[in-house]
Amino acid sequence: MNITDRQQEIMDTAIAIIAEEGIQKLTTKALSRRIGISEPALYRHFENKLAILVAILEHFSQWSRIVLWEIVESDRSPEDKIRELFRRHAVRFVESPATSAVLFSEEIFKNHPELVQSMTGIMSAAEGFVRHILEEGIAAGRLRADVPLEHLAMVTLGALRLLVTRWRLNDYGFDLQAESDRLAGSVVAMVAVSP
Amino acid sequence: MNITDRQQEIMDTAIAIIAEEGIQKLTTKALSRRIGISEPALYRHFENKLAILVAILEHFSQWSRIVLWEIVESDRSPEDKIRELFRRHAVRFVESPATSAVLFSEEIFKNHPELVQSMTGIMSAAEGFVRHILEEGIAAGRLRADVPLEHLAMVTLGALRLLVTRWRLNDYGFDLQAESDRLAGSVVAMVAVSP
DNA sequence: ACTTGTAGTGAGTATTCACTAACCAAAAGA
DNA sequence: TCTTTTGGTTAGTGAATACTCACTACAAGT
Repeated sequence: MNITDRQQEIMDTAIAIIAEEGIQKLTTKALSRRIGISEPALYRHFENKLAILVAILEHFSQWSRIVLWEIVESDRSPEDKIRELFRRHAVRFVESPATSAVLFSEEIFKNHPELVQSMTGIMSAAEGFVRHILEEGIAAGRLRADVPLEHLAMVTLGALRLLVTRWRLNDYGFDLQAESDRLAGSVVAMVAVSP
Repeated sequence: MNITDRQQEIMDTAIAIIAEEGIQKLTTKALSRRIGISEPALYRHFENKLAILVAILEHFSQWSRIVLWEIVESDRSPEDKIRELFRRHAVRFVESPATSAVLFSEEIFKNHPELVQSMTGIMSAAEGFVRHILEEGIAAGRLRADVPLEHLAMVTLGALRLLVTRWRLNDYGFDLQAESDRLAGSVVAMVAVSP
């Protein structure tokens, strides 16, 4: 079941609408109009509206898994892996700001349990990878062992999420990549053992 | 313009609906039905639906200001103030879980700029108070000065937000107060100067 | 006693929602 | 060449949406 060009176009447009106007404005009318086709034409490519959202989340889920896997498997130091985690996310969000509106705001899918599950799946996968990185760092004696692993992960991911959320609420109005690098440095400093 | 009992009931019910079913299910029909009055009766107490949401945010804004002010003004140590910040929020959310769904998910109001502004106002007020606490701690030499103040604030608030978000997505299924206390301890450890 | 304000009602309104039926042109396969 | 598949159209559907209308029971003032 490969994704056709038209399906990708529909997904991209849907993401753009969510990012710019919120999920409530994602209607079949708005979506078809923006693409330049009729409403029924959408149903030639997706069974229903929910299927579009499911496809979008599946798409993000795959991206997330690939990126995190690459970072974990690389032969960087744990500290560098954390910095890379921030960097890769920032690059992606700057390339496609709409992405951040979907990936970091689980609320928007609240109405359908199917989507909530998909979203929590993405979140806990990310958590798992980050824990893995941190565990490695603790074992190597480079990251602090005086606070629970889960809290290291929560601080790391919480900071990244909050920065991105701010960026979005700020209408993408500052240099996310630069800010993300700076924040990553600080997070690493706080997560590492004191020198 | 004091809030009447009925207005408060409408606001509380609206918050409950948002928490349980998401903002999309907050309809005049669902709201009136749950209270046990007719739809038109709502309009005896609020001009329109938007006015209900505005009143809710105003309510949160006041609570937030009062709590943060009390913490800042108390004569605790900076570390204790941070712990207190976590504790007070946890207490509030446990008392009224619905609260967290509104206070920590700015996305849900995206459709109306008026509400977004109100929300960002609440957020940046909180940020300001937390910065104040941290600044105090740095000046006293108790909190680390090797990372920028704004990053200390981002890590602190980001961790708190993420914990609460998890709790909510987890259907309020763990002891937030206990977890929040534990997390606060770790955050303080990471934000404080190494002993 | 009479007037007025409050808080409610049932029955609508126009509009929007996701989605369907029926049809059509053109490309692809046989 | 004939038939099927693909991707599109116009014109609808019933249900849901926020909100209004005309009306009423009733309590409070004066």
